Amino acid sequence: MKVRFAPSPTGYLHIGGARTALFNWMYAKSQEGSFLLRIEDTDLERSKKEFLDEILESMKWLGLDWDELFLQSERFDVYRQHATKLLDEGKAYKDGEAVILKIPPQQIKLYDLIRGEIVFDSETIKDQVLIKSDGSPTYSFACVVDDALMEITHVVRGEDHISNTPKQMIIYEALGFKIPKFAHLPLIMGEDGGRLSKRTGAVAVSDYRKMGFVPEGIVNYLMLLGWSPGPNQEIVNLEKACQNFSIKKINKTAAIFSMDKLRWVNAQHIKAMALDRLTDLLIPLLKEKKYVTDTFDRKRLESIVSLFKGRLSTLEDFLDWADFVFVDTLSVREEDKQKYLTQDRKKEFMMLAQKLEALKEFTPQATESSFRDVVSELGIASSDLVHPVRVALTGKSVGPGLFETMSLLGKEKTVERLEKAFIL
RNA sequence: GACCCCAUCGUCUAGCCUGGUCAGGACACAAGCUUUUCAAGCUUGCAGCACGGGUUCAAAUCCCGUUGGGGUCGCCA
Repeated sequence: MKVRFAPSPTGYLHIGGARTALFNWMYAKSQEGSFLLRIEDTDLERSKKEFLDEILESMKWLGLDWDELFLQSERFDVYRQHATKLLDEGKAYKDGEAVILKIPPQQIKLYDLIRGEIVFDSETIKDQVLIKSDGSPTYSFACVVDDALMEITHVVRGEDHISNTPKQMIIYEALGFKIPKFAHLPLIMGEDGGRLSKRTGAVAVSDYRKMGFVPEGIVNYLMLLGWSPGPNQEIVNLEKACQNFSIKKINKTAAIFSMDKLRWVNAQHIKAMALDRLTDLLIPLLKEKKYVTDTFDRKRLESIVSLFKGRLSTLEDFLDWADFVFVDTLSVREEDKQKYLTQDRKKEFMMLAQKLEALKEFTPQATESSFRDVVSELGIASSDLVHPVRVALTGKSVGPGLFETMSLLGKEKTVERLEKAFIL
């Protein structure tokens, strides 16, 4: 059993394309078959190296490795040979330099693995161009020749190809090739119910990567569109999904892409991720932001990551929430400044700073106990001090527990930020 | 327009093939708990078989139609 994913490098790897690739890949794994990647770059004008690189890169990033890789641009002679054969047999004719296949009137029956029998009448199908005037093959022709020669047993592709299928089946027959099994996947639509487009959200896998989604999150979310790992099961890894995979279980209805749910699925995977791996994923982003240099304290970084791990939907969130640990000057939102730092708390802050300064161990327990002392000595409610202190330390009115935050920041920075809070 | 595909909560889905379980779960939303805040987590709630005909003792499930949505009609892929 052998399947393939055949993207065209005229654009980045589309999120819908990624789902098609994923289903093919899972199918191959579940059947112990092979998965090949075929680059359909027959359109010399629009195919770009940069897109090819991005597609390969995104596939690898998602964890969808392939057993074989082909480029159609390197196989033009193969297509021409087969076109010549059809010409010799009188099944095709020439129009200028172009080779065109005659479509005899007939009824074509397609048995789709997902949809069952679909019947077409070839009266509505025009004669098909096989080789264009410039000598390059058309999509359908190259696709059929390759699928046959590469011994693809199952063609699993998007529903938008249904009406191509009868045309291609005629080509298979003309060439005397065995027709593979077909399965047409439901499409993924944008939040507005229309085509997934840049207008309704990101479309390229690399865009989602930039937004801070992790591969296991994207893959898990994508497989939920048109398929289910099992009753009451949603968060699964690829391996588990492959065990349960069956083409029969793919449904026929187009699915609407939900950013909300993607974020939730992504968050589940971040939560479940080993601290070590999460840290590894975060490091490049931190370096890019200049939050860390090449020589950073890994142990310390891991403890920062661990404090935020349970609250992240994306990697990007970490950069937003934890920035105060990495920068020297805090940017406090005007709104928070107004709300928490307008009333002069200098006396309270200095008192707290002094108490903290005296601490031998700067653990969350120790800072909390100092804090409680200050609050009870002053006879104020702890929340009267908690919020202003958090803003002073982190520049934000929300965040993880205050005492964990202090401990993470360290004595020096904590005291310094408290002392400086009302100087301006 | 022609041809083709599709139809379960707002969204993703289980159930459909092999009619008979209060139509189950998840996201989102709402409320509560927890709490130094916000998240997270936990609990509860809201909400659906598009419509109309059949077939049947019995239909989300099988059949037909209507409506609605989507796809394709390139010497693009």
